Amino acid sequence: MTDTDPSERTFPAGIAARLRREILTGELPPGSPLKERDHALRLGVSRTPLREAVRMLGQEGLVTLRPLRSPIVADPSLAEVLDEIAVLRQLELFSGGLACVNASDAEIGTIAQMVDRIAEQHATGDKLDVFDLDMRMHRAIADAAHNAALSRTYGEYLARLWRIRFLSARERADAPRVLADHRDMVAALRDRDPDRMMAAIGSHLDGLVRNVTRHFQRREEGPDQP
Amino acid sequence: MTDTDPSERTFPAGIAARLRREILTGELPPGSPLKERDHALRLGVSRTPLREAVRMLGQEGLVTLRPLRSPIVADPSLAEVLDEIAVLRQLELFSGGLACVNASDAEIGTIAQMVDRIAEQHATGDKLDVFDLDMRMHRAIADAAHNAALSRTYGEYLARLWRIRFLSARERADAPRVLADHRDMVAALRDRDPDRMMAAIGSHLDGLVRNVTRHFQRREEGPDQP
DNA sequence: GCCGCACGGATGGTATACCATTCTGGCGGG
DNA sequence: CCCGCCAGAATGGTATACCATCCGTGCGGC
Repeated sequence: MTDTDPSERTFPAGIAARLRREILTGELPPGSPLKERDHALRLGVSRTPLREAVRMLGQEGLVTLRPLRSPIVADPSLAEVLDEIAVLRQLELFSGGLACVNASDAEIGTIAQMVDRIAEQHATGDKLDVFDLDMRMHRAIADAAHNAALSRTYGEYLARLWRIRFLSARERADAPRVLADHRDMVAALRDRDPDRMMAAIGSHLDGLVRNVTRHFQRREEGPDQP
Repeated sequence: MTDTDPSERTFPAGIAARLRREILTGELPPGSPLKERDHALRLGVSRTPLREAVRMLGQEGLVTLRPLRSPIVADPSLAEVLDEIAVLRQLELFSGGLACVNASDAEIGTIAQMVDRIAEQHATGDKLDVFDLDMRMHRAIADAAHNAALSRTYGEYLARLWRIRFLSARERADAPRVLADHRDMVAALRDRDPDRMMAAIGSHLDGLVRNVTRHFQRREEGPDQP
């Protein structure tokens, strides 16, 4: 179903996935222009599907579209990111509360397994793998709320914040708290306890805000490097 | 250029606006296919910009995109609409609370004027005008929260729910409550009272849920009409 | 008489050619 | 020496031709 294989799959969305990855990993740094002809040639497709892919990324907020100008990789300010996190918080609190009511036992079991795997791999595994698994876990919680619109919008925000979350994750020395939050979430789901769920989510996002703020501060101090 | 174009200018978004209007007014009823060649010819543009416009409407949820098939005008179920309203409620509660803190006095004044005009025109004016003004007023409240991401996402949900809100608005004999909700919102903004604000918003959306549910029930009973 | 299959039209997807606007570099006047 | 302007290149926007896939229809076999 989900082609996490970004290599060569369906064109319009596949191209978008490939560009997305290049943006999120920093191969395409913020501010760099996405010239249609160049990238179309590079990726071996025509301008038409590439154009559509760029529009998708624009919708996701990863690139900034400008009329009659080259689209550029977005470079959001701290204030913009904090605004997005504030919305993400509302969506996640809502979905967490709903999930405590609507999630099936099987879904909770799946989420619990994900949490375990995250805890296991946190010491050993590849950072990026753990990060991806973490994101899928959060998405699974949103899905367990059984509200398609909510799940979709929440997913959009997660995607939009992917890069900054990844960058700021380097800073964190707070792995114990993160893992404790995860355990709390699973326990709250099992107990069908929305209050505890929301508390854990709140703690989780407070940590994210701290990390992101610190990340921007450090970037401010050490100004320039590509 | 050649074609009649009184209202909209820029092509890609302009075409989308035109199609959107045709969908929302019912000229393009739910389920009808949006064949690229036909509508491109009809609107006097090429397939390329029309295609992009259709993608925009797909993103908005007004049309359903199917791979290798004609896109069709979306026809959401009651459950889907209620899910979307649930998300809209969270976004609106959040923006209402924020607006009580962040709104400038000037913004509150503008919103108050809009509320007054809605109340005036409710008896006399054109239904569609009042409806449009109502939507702009709610959007103004969201803007007064001073969170760009929230404003954008809230706007998307308002747009997505435009048609069903309009259709179900016919049912309502609850104009007094709606207007009272509006007055409550303005009072809450002036008093910087988030609790009262959220209560008014809750009442407002409860009414919407009732109207929408009733609308679907009646549609169920009297099955067919184009 | 019914089911299956092949063929042709319809339709979305892609590639490419063309147009309009904008950016850039250099030249000339102040 | 600097500012402004003008031509040409670069680049996004649009139109169109071509291709792949799907769908309906009718013919033929069972």
